[in-house]
Amino acid sequence: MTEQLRNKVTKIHTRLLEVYGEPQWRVNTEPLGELINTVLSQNTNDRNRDKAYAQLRQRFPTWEEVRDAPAEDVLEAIRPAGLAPSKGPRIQSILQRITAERGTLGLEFLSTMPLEDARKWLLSLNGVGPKTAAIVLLFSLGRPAFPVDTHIHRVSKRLGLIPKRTSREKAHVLLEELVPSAHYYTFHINVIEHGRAICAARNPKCDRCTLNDLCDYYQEKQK
DNA sequence: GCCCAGGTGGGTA
DNA sequence: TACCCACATGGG
Repeated sequence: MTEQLRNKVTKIHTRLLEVYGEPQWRVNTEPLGELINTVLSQNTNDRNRDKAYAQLRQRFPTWEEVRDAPAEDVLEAIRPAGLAPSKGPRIQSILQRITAERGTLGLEFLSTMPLEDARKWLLSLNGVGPKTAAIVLLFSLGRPAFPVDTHIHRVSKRLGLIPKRTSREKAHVLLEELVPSAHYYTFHINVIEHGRAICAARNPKCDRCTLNDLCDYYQEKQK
């Protein structure tokens, strides 16, 4: 069964590459910046996240300044991202925690830890769940973690890669076993790209979903 | 006005 | 474990 699913993943991966191509590796930042950026991105859109992150960096050029700033000032800077009253204190508490534990503000130490230890450490931070931890590990540290966001979760279920009832947390575990780690990044980016197409396809008027042979939703619609 | 966007944590059964 | 909900902003 698992072997069948792996074959299916390979087929989907290949098809996604045909349709969406090889994504460019996101130019990024040191892991701490990636972490803060990802916290800001939670349950918001890219534009609002970018605006909040830019305002935060402009107002407080160093992480030390963010850490030591009055809570209200941080909150004001990141307001465009939404959920600021939650995200502001979480960001500051993350910075304080790193300072207390490491003496210096950076996450480079995670790159030499065993993967699961690094993941556990990230998950122990308030405001960091499985998705945020995986983003930092994969995008910024180049480690084999597979981030499951709302699109990946929905599309994976729809394509039958994971059972319909699978929680997002469980989906991380299942998909990390199913997808070859060398393809994590490309698969992640392209499934999201496809997920956006499917989102649009939920609108009956939309004809942008081009993966007819892979999309259960689309197939059901054809019947 | 209404809906949604690349989640997380807390509460309940 | 598995769901449910609050949390806030900006753009279509």
